[in-house]
Amino acid sequence: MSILTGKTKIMIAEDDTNFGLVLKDYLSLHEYDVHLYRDGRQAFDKFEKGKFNLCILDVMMPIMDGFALAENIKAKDSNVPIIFLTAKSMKVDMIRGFKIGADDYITKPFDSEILLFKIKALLNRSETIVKAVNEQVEFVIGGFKFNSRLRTIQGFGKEEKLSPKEAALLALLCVYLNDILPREVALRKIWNDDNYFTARSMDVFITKIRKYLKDDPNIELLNVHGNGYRLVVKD
Amino acid sequence: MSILTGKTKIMIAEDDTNFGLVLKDYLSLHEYDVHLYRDGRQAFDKFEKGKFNLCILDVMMPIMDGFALAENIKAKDSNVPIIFLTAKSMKVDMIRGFKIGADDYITKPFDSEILLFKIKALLNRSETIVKAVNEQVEFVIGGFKFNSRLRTIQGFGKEEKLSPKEAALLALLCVYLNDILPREVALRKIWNDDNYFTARSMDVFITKIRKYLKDDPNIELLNVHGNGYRLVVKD
DNA sequence: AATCCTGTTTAACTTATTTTAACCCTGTTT
DNA sequence: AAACAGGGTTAAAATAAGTTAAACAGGATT
Repeated sequence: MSILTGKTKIMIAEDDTNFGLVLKDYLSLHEYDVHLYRDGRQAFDKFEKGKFNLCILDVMMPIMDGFALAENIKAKDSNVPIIFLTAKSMKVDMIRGFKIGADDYITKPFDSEILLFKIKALLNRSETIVKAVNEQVEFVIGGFKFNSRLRTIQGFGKEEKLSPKEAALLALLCVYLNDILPREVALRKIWNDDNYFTARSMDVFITKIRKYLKDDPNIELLNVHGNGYRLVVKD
Repeated sequence: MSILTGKTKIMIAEDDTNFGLVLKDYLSLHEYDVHLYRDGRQAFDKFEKGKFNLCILDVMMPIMDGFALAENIKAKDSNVPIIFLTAKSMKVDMIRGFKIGADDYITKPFDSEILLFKIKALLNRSETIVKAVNEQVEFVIGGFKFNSRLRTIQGFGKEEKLSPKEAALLALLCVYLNDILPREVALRKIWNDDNYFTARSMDVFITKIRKYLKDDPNIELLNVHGNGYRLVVKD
């Protein structure tokens, strides 16, 4: 847990008061310190003061919509995980959210278990990323040991040095191990931008990382078409 | 270590009273003598009086920000370890902090375990550096024995004398053994400045140190591109 | 005054890193 | 199956960073 105050602090920005209160109560029951705001402007004012560990933002809100709010939040603290709530399951919306820096999205109405699961996964990821950057974190990837701080990978009788971007991307893949790392998330976090050129650049780095890992036949760095990459370790 | 309490004395400069108090309580629980100040001016006044072993400074504060405070503190006592707290994870900030003389930084929100870990590591390093300069400390580097005070290195049937800067740099590398000594930290501590020319000058000294150590094939003085140097001893 | 020691500066050179471009392949959609 | 967007791989270009030798300067030593 990344806070010193005990409970994990969650912000909900949702203009539908009914729905918002139900959500707030549900999450409060699961030991979260939940704060509900009715529009983007209000939510952003509060965000600047309180230290939130996670934000759940409705895409459609008056005054400042979820996308605009997310952009402002990411500008203040680019590490806070953000989950978008969207009524439509339209793919366009999800992609736009990811480009802005969303870490996940969920469509209304939703399964409350799934939301809890996503919250846990996101908080865990956010924590692992913080550790990977600050501490001496060693990721074990099949027969390799990868140190994200020293930017070294050793295994199969050799040790190699990784460049900063190579190391950052591999660390992200490790955080999402066996799960999909969405392209947009990686581009946002490492390149701070998501356009045609940074995307092609990322492809080049994927190839490089595949080369570093090629000695272990149990490791695969799979592409999920139109979505992202998945680092899979068989056992 | 404080003479009266026997405890290590830590200064926190943080304008967010809420966050500051929580942090203070948390560190107090871990046997530190913690003093909290709300702005840079107040913190600096107190620094001049009490002997602090470590300072944790928020970058963004009213009246005097963390960077300005750090500069004043370093001018008074260049050996006190400083940790910067920064909300943004922006690399620019970290680099600026290092250039001013930070020994480490941590981005908010952070894992409290990581902070404790960093405090311990820094206090340990700071102590070793003081000893290396004032006392007779012998560092063992592979097959060599290096005395930082006498500035001698012996091994493989010969003894050589090091110049003051050579010895200072090697001592720093020893303190950070197997870990990265960031360029900025070395430049700040030894050259008291960080610009293009002192950086090139440091590179020259790295070459000189490599020559002193070349007889032992288990010793490597590795560059970590864009970051610093790592003295690695294989065994 | 000549010499040595130390550290600084310069500059030519080498290597690392990232971006861009080219060309080809693979799923997806109509 | 044709058209197209997304992805894979490699090489080249562009930039950034690090290495090294050698010339230089200033103070200390002989």
